Amino acid sequence: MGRPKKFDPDRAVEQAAETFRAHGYAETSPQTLADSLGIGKGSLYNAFGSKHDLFLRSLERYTDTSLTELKAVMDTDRPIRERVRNLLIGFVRSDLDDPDRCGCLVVNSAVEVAPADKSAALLLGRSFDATEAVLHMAFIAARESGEIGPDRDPKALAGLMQSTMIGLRVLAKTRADFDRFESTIDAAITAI
Amino acid sequence: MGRPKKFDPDRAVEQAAETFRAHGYAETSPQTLADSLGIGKGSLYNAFGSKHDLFLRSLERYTDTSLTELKAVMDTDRPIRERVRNLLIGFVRSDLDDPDRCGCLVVNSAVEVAPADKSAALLLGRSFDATEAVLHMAFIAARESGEIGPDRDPKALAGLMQSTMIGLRVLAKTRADFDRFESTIDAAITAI
DNA sequence: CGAGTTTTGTACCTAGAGTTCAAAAATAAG
DNA sequence: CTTATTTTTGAACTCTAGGTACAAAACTCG
Repeated sequence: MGRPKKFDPDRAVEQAAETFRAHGYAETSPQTLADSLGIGKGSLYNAFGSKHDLFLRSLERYTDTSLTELKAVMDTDRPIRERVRNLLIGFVRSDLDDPDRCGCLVVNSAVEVAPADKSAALLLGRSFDATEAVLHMAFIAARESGEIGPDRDPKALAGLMQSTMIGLRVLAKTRADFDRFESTIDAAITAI
Repeated sequence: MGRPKKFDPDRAVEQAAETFRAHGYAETSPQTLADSLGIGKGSLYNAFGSKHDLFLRSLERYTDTSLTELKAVMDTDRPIRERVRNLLIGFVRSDLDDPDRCGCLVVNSAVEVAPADKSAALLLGRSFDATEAVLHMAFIAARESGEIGPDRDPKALAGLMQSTMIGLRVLAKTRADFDRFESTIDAAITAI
């Protein structure tokens, strides 16, 4: 009963994540949001309550799909070093392919929003933890299978790879070509 | 001749950098800025032209002092691994010591401002390059002195250390205690 | 079809951002 | 002391953010 929604809330949240990713939280106005979702401002507030609520939902969705994508790469049946390399290359490439260098919503929000927003910080912390856990597991498996030496610490490697990933994506904000990242990625893989 | 300035522009720029670091560019209003500098809004515009101009000047100053601090640590007469370790530990520690997790103006601005601000992006890119260069030189020297193996690539190591530094600082936005970073730092040093 | 819901878009409101400006105030030169 | 020059200050102005209110529209179910 009642008038049905003209838009798919799930898709709207997805699109909102995209808009927040592109412009940042502060620079995304309710009007911009409504326009990008193709609905009126009234509908937006009716459906999502507030800009902040919508942001949190967007962030949640984004972290979910990011984790899924990460797992997709890491569950491949390839050598661990190749999988990690693909991961790093993939992130840098996709960041550089975007002429606007919008980057990753998680990284962006951790920097822009987290310090002043407890609930966002919680989601982001969980996302970072989940990412680290996936890498951690992969390194544990790789050590068991003998792919990496028994002297390697899976947790430490997971932490190093995650930090490197994030650092590279921040650096990509100001750099133009992939060449500048190649040797860094090599060094990261060599560290495994 | 003329009425003398009541405030030291250099100090004001420094204080402005601090304010931008604490709240981000978008969330720092001219009023906040004027208050934090202890001057009227009018004086602010008279002295600096615009919020954006002041931001650029702040950024410039901040990158200068950051580079000086980096050199201070790297010019120490200690083993390369110890120097780098001190660097990483120092950044993470100082980030975590701040209850608000404001972090580093360069990292923050690269994420928040660079994509939409060409001139800021230029400054930030130069800052990143300068940082990398200092590390690069240090690793070159370390290889010449035999401190690190001849098979190590100084440039690659510099890139890896820089990415790690930045990544750690982003992660520190959502984490509370130092322990979680310890093994990552170990892995980074082991990679040298 | 009509009752009852829910959605929609517009109009509206308040607060604050970012900037400009005129007038007052402080100093050095003459 | 006056004048030229510069800085300070608060008020004023415009524009937009962020959010609310509401009446009309659209749909489902009985």
